[in-house]
Amino acid sequence: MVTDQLSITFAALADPTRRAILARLTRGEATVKELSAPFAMSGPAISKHLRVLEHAGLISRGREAQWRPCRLEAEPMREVTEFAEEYRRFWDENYARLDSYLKTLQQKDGTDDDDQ
Amino acid sequence: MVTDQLSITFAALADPTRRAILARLTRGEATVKELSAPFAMSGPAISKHLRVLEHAGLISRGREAQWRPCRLEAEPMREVTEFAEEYRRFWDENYARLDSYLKTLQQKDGTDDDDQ
DNA sequence: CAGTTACCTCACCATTTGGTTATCTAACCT
DNA sequence: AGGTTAGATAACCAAATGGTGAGGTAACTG
Repeated sequence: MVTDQLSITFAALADPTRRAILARLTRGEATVKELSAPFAMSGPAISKHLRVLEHAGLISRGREAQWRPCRLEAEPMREVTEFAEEYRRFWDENYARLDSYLKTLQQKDGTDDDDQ
Repeated sequence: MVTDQLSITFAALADPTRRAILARLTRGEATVKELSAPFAMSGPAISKHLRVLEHAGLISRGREAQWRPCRLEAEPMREVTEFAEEYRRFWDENYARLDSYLKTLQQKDGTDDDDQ
């Protein structure tokens, strides 16, 4: 079993049901019932998907009476973006121009992130 | 089995060996032998990883005498980035500012991409 | 208290994944 | 032709994944 965070995140995202759940959560918190509604799938199946997402840090779960509301935690998405950005110059013909935009932004932010 | 492109791409990226192979290919083409060198893994194992990457469209393979040089095809990374970008406002406190930068860039490029 | 709702865990099953060794082809080199 | 090298394929195996149904728990509702 793979243990590094990025692998866990990618594996969690490699499923249309889980991505649909995340997409739903961009519109706000939701209960497990609400999340499972769009899918022809049993409760335990959804429960497993949610556990995968939670383990990947992509969602967190609260507790409110008999409901366990799910909330989006998109922080791992930042790592995904950072990873993919390393390959931007291999697919973006306008890389140089965008790169300069990002560099400008980074300088303003004071974030240090050198390219390779 | 999941069939959609994004799932295939994410699944391909959910393995450290395959990501290391991609990282190696950013430094240029390489043969299967060269790619397998850093790993304590049999040839067929590497061959399988390469097939996964090829199936995901992340690499392509040429033919040069007895070598089958692998080349990076990072186009699917664009889809990964586009996917993750949808979640930027959930993790980037500077989202509004960067968003305006990207919108400016998109206008110049003439690309249409509405946010949700 | 009894019943219902929301959700989880358990046990199970089929398929996929990631690795192995053994074998095969194709191309190069004497 | 014979040997070596690069690489793919086949058969196999263990473990992980994605689903199921059965059953349990916690909280609300009558």
